[in-house]
Amino acid sequence: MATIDDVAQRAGVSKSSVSRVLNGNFEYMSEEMKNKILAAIAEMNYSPNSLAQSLKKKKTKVIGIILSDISNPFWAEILKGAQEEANRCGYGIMVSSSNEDPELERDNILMLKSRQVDGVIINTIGNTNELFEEFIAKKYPFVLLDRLAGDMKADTVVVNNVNGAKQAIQYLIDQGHRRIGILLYPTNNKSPRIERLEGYKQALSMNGLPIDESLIKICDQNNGSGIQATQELLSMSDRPTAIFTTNARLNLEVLSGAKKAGLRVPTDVSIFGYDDFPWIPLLDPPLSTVAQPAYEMGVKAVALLIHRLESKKKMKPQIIQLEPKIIIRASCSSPVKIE
Amino acid sequence: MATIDDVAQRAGVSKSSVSRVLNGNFEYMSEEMKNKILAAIAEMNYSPNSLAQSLKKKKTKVIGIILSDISNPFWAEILKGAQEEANRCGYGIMVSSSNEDPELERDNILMLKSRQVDGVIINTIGNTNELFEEFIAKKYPFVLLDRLAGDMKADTVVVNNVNGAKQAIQYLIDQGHRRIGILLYPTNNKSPRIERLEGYKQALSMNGLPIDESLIKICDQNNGSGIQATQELLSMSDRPTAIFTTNARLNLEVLSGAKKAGLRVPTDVSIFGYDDFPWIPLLDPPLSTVAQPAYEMGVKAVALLIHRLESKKKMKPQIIQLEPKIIIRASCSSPVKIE
DNA sequence: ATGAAAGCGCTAACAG
DNA sequence: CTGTTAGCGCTTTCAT
Repeated sequence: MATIDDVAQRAGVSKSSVSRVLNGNFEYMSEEMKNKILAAIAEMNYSPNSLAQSLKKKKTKVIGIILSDISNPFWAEILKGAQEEANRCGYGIMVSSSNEDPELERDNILMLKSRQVDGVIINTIGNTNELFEEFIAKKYPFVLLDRLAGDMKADTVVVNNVNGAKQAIQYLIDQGHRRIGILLYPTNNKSPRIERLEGYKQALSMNGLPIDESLIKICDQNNGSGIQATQELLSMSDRPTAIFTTNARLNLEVLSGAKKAGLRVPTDVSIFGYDDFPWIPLLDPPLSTVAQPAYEMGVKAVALLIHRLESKKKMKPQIIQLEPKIIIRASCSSPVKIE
Repeated sequence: MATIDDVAQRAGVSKSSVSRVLNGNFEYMSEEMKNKILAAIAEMNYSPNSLAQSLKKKKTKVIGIILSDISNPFWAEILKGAQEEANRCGYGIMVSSSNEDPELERDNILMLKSRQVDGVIINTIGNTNELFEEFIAKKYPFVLLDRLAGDMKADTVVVNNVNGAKQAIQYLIDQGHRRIGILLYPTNNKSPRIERLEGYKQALSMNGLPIDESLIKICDQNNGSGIQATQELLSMSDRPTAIFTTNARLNLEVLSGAKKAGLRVPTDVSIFGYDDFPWIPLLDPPLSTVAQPAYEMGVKAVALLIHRLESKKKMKPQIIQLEPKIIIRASCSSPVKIE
């Protein structure tokens, strides 16, 4: 690999001059020298070693991103947005996954730091707060994704989950539903879960409907317990006429559960899901869902981070909240009378 | 950030010694010194700057991966496998996406090179061959993913597409189908597409069935043309009783197409898809598919790359071929008589 | 067994 | 306008 010295030699100039053109500091440079250098660079097909540049400049122009599960389409879409925005801005992206494991999350953060990434984007599990506090203290730039980390004041990109749930429930209520079940994972301090439940409750209250705890099903996260929860809901004597699920996996499980319970969707029971993907319209039946702007979340997170990295003046922590929107499909209808 | 000098100073030794323990060269070091240094490292919470290490050692322990579309679940799953295997081996992963654009692919490769990644994994579009030839000549390590690059001899991880298609078609034939349609994207020199078509033809021939070109539908890649192709197939006077689709997007479109044609699956027409994901069993109806070992492909690709990177002796190019397997679900049945 | 010194490829004062 | 020089943080001979 050619180095800057090789180029300098070939062009018959000093390497400082080469460095200058590399960095666009032509201001006081003669046209002739500039062209000579440009020619040499082109001829040798030279491209600077960013390791050396980074070591010197103390920034790498790479940002790290830690996701709980890359293969989850929601996160994959976010990653795509992040990656494309980063590339647009001349940044590289290093990925790693935490698998919802706080240990791994920690290790990954440390690994990325030792690789000198300029900043980190992370959908934190929430148990690593001391680390983030430390980051804030040391002014190490990071942005939180999707989940608020307690009361910590930090750059964050989230979507308005209260609103997403509220809209969905309101729609069901407008259709005539009065008893609406909800499936969710243990809230475990995770803001999206808390907020979706909150939105559910708010919508009911706003419409003067009671909140019936027996309609709120907390499902175990590591097996198809959503199927069973659905069956339980649907076998109640005063069963709900609609079910709202709060994440992509539960979407699938609730459909299975309804099938197993021998009920047709939406004839016998309406279903409203969360998250939208290309195959959702192809489900049986096509599912109404709360669609989150995943790609945009990735873009915004990177943009925010880079803005912070490159802005001279210190900006105070910023929370960007994006709006979800509901998409109505065939899985919801007016309720049947249940005798 | 603490540097190696800080540690040396604190431990009261030279930085060479610190470097030795960092790299595990204790062999000739006194226990006492070793412990002193270890203590200092721990106290200062020191972690070496890998930029500097890399610059010196001339390897970064990061590998680049270029995928056509990160948000495609197939590639996302591969990425996950790659990422996890890399992390296990102490490597980092830089991702970028080519969006099937040869220009972008080129730029990304060059970008990754200038960032000094130790090697690259790529599902090439196939038009960048001179670049790869150059890599081979310069001994720059890379492994090709999913797609063979012409006749180039290079490390590659693929799945046996001929076999995947053959198994699917054989299954349909065993069910009694004689006229089987196939939906695919323009082959465009892409080995998986070519091979799946080949497998289709082979299975037919092996069973003494004719190859009817009118049953082979090449679909445009950038719109829902699979829907229309399906409708066309199904409106033929001697329409096929089964349709085989050759990728994940066409899976969805063929189902739509059948619905629009007013036919029930599998009662009126059987469907066999390609690629398997968690939501496939939840489609209407649950789809039989050829499942590819995506996660394993990612793992194998980085394992192969790292093996090449770290092995002393030169190994000749290796092609790893994984086997797909068919998964039978409700979308296929015996054909009805068509009058 | 340990330290001194050179240098990886680049940038950025500082001179001139 | 251009070149010289001193590092960035680390590894690695080479001495001792």
